Amino acid sequence: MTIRTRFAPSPTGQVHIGNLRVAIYNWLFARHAGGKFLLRMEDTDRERSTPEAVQAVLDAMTWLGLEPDESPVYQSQRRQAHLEAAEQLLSKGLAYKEDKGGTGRGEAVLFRMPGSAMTFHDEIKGDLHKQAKDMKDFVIVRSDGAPVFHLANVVDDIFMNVSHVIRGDDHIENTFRHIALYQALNAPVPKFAHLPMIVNAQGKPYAKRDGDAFVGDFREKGYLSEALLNYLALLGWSPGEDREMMTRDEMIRLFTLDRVQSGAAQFDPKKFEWMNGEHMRALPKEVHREKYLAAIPNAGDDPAYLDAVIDVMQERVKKWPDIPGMAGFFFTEDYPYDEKAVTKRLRREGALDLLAALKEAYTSLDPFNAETTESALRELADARGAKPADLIHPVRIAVSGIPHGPSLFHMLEVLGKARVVRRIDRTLERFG
RNA sequence: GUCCCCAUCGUCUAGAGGCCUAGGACAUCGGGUUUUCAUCCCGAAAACAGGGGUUCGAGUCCCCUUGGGGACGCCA
Repeated sequence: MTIRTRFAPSPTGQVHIGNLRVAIYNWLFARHAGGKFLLRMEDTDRERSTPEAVQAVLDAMTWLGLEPDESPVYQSQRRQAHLEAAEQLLSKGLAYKEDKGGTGRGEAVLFRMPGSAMTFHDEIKGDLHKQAKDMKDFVIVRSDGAPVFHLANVVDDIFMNVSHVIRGDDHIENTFRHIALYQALNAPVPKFAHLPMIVNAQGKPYAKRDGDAFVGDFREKGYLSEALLNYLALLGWSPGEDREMMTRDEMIRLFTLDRVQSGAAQFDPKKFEWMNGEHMRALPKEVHREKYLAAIPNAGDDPAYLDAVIDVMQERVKKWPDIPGMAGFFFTEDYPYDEKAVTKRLRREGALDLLAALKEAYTSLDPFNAETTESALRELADARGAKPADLIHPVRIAVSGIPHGPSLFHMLEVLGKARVVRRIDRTLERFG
């Protein structure tokens, strides 16, 4: 049997991370099995399913690299097929017309449930049962002639030859209805796998209010798509052997439904942030280079200098938007001074005097590198009866403006003598 | 209310009856490095929801309780 899965979102403007995870699992499962991953827009809600909303889904898929193997199917264009299926059921007596509830709106088409208990095997949850008395007939075509979700969903899955329906477990109840529909339509019943939901800290479904609920939020904040993919895949699935950091190919190779968790999982922004940082540092230097070029106007002036900066910064940058704030000072003489750091380190008794002396020592220092800048600084501190820290902190603020960053002496080496001396000088003038 | 699903450290999880003195990761705390920290290294604390079975033996199987969640639309 050919494995075919599909992601069938209803385009509403933004892609929720819960839905994205459903897409990821469908994609991983299909890729692992060498099958096809398909996309279907359930865009029958004319109000919300705007072209922009559809585009948002497509963009999210592209960003994550979840490209479907066949062109997307648009449910809104399959209305005829849905209606024909309803006619077929009507003619076979498997459906009937009724003004349900006596609304006066006219007659809707209702599907007749078989009237016997049902059981199906869920690939994640195991055997699921439902008694006949707990299943009621349901509307498949509204009185205004519009097909209802259940009908459209099943008819389209049949049309697309979907072999495995992998979706959120809020669809478990629907599955009994859907299976009955497949059977009534004389179509092979696919396998089902119901994934648990992603919940917030309160155990409630992760919603917009919880923040960062949409794919776009992560993209805008400069996170890596491969990190989001990795993290979301791991939220409810584990390859075992304590593996966590994975490339997409590793995930594809390792993914199986039987290792998917059946309980809900909570999204942990802290762990995601950490994982993003890990992916960042694993990235080729070339990618960092491009981001610096895009984020900082004159980063490309001196390629060798840029590479040296990246060498000391790559392991510290956790996401792209960090670059200007964390490394901007390397590329401009007009970097801002952190107020608190200035107060604490430069406005101390004697700090500027020491700094002035250090400038003199550095001016004649040759060669100027991590080792020599360190020993020169220590010697000076010693000669002045000061602690190295009394000098280390002020220099850092003087040359970078901020109280944190790479190891000081490596940073000085990268900046080079000319910049360091000039910056100390200017700092002395400014705060002296 | 009815039906359904779920349940291992704070969080994500490993665990297919003896390999569990319950392992890893994030977070937390402590120590070290860097005399910066939003880096790195080391260490610690931290869980099988409760109760009954089954079994020589249960985190692992069964039942009940409790707790959480979902579904009960002419929404998707």
